[in-house]
Amino acid sequence: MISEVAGQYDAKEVEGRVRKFWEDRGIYALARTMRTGGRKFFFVDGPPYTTGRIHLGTAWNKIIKDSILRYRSMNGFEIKDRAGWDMHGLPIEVKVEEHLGFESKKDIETYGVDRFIDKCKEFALSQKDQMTEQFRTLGAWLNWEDPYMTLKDEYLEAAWWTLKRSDERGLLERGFRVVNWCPRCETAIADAEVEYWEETDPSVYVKFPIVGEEKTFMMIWTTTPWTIPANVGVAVHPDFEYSKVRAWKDDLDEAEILIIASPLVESVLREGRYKDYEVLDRFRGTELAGLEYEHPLADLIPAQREIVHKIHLADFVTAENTGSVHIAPGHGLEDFELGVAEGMEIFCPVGEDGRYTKEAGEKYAGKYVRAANGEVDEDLADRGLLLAEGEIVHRYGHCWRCKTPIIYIATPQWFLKISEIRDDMLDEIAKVKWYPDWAGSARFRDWISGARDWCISRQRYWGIPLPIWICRDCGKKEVIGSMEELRLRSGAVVEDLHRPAVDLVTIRCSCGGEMRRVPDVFDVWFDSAVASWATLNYPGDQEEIKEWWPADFITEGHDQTRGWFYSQLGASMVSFGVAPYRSVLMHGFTLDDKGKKMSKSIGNVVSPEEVVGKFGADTLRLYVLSSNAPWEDIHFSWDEVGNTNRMLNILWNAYRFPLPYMILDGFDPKRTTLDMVQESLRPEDRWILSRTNTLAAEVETSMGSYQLQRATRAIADFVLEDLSRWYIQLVRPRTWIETDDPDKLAAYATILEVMTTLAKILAPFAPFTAETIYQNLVRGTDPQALESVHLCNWQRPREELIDSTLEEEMALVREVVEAVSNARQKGGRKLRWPVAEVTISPKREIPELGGLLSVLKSQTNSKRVTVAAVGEMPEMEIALNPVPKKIGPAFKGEAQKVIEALKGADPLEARDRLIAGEFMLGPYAIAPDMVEFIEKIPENLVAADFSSGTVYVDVTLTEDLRAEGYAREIIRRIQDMRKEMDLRVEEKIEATIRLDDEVVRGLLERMRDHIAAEVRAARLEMGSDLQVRGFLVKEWSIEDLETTIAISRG
RNA sequence: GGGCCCGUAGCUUAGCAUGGUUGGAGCGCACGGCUGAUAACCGUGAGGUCACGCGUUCGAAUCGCGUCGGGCCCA
Repeated sequence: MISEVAGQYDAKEVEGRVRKFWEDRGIYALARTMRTGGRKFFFVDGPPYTTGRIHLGTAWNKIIKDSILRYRSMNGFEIKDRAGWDMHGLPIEVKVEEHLGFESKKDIETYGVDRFIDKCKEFALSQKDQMTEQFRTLGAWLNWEDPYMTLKDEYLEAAWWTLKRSDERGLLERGFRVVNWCPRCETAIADAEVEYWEETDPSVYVKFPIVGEEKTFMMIWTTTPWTIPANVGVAVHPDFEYSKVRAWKDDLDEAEILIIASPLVESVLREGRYKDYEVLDRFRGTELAGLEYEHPLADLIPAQREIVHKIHLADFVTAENTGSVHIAPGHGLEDFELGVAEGMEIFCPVGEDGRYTKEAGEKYAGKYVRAANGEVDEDLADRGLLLAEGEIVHRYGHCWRCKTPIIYIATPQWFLKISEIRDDMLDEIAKVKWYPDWAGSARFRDWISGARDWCISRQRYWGIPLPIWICRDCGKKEVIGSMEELRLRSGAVVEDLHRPAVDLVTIRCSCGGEMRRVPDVFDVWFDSAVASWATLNYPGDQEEIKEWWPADFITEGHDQTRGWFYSQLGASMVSFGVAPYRSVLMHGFTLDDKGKKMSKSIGNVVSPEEVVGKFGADTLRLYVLSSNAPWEDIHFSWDEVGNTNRMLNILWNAYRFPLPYMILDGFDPKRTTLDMVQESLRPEDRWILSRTNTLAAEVETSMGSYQLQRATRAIADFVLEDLSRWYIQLVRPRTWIETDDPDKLAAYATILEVMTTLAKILAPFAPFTAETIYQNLVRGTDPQALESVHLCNWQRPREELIDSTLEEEMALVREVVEAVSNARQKGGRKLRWPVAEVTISPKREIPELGGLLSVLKSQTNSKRVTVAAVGEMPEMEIALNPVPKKIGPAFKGEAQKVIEALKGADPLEARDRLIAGEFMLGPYAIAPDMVEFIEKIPENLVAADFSSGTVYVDVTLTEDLRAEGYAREIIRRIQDMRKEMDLRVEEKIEATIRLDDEVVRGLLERMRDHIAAEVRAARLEMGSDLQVRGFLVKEWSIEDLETTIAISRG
């Protein structure tokens, strides 16, 4: 049985009930297993980091995934969709450190690495559980029961295997490199982990004394004075022009000779507050190469006294500041590369904790570098080598987790040689299908083109240990690919591959020495990078990968261009040599209504829970899906969320409206199928069926290119425009028919077919609402039907039901109805009052409306609808206008009389005469140019335009029309009173109407039976001086007429 | 500083790949209608320098170049 649905759309109730149903009945698992054998669709979930709370962007991400997977599933695909969790790395270490009140790595060592690791694991797992629940609330169907987790041993093995493969292919390398370094976390961090924002730093101009030339200096500029102790060289651009200038302040004898790029001389001297200068020489940068200078702080730093400092050439030098760059190969990426190329010493007197080492000299040793900026400045000033100091606000990199400004230091690290396989990567991404196209062809391509070797080692604890063992005696390296391999090589059985247990495992080297694991762990980006095979339990399981890999589809936000899109590609290229995914949908970010990033500090963050709490998950889902193309950023708007909710509410009302009637009539869709009522279908029934199937086709097309916004907007338009505003209005009177009329049954069967199809179309996007409708309308009437709408096949558009001509005709009808209602408003005739005639006067060919004339009549409340031929209009009235400009010169003094006479003339006759060629008005001969004829719409007609013409509405009131109009006024008011009394639809009443106007009473008398029937009155009394008594008595004014109505239960 | 994307009514947006009759919607606002979906629903109206500038063209929201603003990524 179909159940009645009382009340408004209550998302919380609907969604809670549906979720329980899915869980109790294991619908998700059923949906997956029933598609076994279908075409395979391998989806890899980009694992969210286990932060504990999801935000709007994460919610959007999972909603996109869920909608696409539900759609795929309904289309018969066998889906692999393990949810994933990214659980290692610094963020969790930092959280646990905070929780334990730690400040440095030493605290962790003291506390015990094993206990620390346990805490991290525990923390990550609890965060995962919280987030799972939040995702489930959104209706996101992924395999939550058996997710892949980066902290599992199988997962660690996948990473190990990958590294072993890259080593076998010669792509793993140990290198001494300058890396981004977080001095707080005491670890290298990836480029992807550096966050840039504005920072105030010193801006200093320093004089480097040239060897053997008195008072002559090379000018450099830097924002990091702390790197000056590590200075080894200066770079100039080979093509720039440099000037040697003599500059002085007050005293010419105090003059100094400075070398500065020519265009920058004046600005540098201004910084140094010089009064005047003269140019001594000009030369190209190339001529400076090889020039020697003294380190400005050589007296403080013994090590610097051993180093020869020279000027070098480099293309990266820009014509800014002094046009010369101070080079500290131990503290800059370009510096390092230039240093290696030019054979400079890589001097790095800074330790992992960000403090100077003894190498920096006694004065600096032990000091934190960024805090030492001021001291370096002072020391330079003391030696007369500081030309100017100031401050600059610029973008500077920070550790993305602890927000500490990063430094660059040279350390030994492990690298994947991405630069060697860059071209292969570019070839591979060209084979991937990108949505939108530019995500791959422009954005990702650009990123790959600039990709450097990937530093995969981190000096931390909570991560996948690097499976690299090194012999202490001969230095030989061995990469272990699995737990089993480790056992075979070492004889040790390790319970958990994490640190610290794995650190204790030693291997016997072929040289007889002992091999120990390097203490590093993997960069956490490497974890998720191996997801596409780790989720298939490869290499532990060798079969799954053959069946599924590579991924058919992944989708993440555009920040993942440098993140997961890249890390996966890199890991896959070094191990398999091909891209790990076939298609990628890049989605946008959720911004606030102003288009600004949501951030806690601005306080403009909207959480998914907040939206779900107010409006429900289906509203949130439809909102994020329909608001933009997926690849554009969403400007979150509560107004639009409210709108989306309203649409669902209207859908809900449309869905529940016919139910009481169907129930009352005991309608059984199995006994009265659409096929059986074929003959009784009205044109509007065929129309809504056609529209429904056209909708299915539109959704299919849009989903083909992941245009989720088009799919969901088409659905919303259908619900609002076609279903609610039109079909429901048309079908209403038919549901009130009391007998077993075929017309009514046809309407029921149509509604049921439409709603059932709509539930299936809606299922991928608003799964809760769709399920609710399906359960009631389909399962409620057919217990044999599939248990859930999400088990159904996608509703392919039924071509035989699509009638595009009919759709065009109906579109025209709707336009005409709108125009008529416009005209009625102009003519002051409200819809409740019938009109005698509507004339459609098209200006171009319009579709035949034969079958839809009845719709037109009922919706315009008119007695007759006529369609005129193209260009034909109702007969117009003609008015005649004299033209004084012509009459004046012709008749002079008589002109006024002529004009008067013309005004009194019959326009029609005048026109006929003029056409005939002679028009005498008394004694006056009127020429054609003396008058003009104006066509006027007759008084009784009101006109309004529609796109292909004009409609004319005859608003003349006849007695019959007035009778009907008043009757409808009375009926409406009695209905209103019935409602007020809360009467059931089928209950009878007794009514008394007191009405003084005799004429109107006479009119109403003629409609007595009609009125009584409409309001279900067993007894209806009308008169002028009646005793008006009843359960409910109300006074009304209809137009300018006062009346009192009383009703009681009959 | 560089790459990519975006910028249309107060707000959210369609249209832009293939330039062509007065640039469509929804929300909000004003006025009106409907009243057996009713703490709903519908119509009409006002509201637009299509971010700005230059160019290509008979014709530009649409194509090109530049500027400004927003986003992501990089330096």
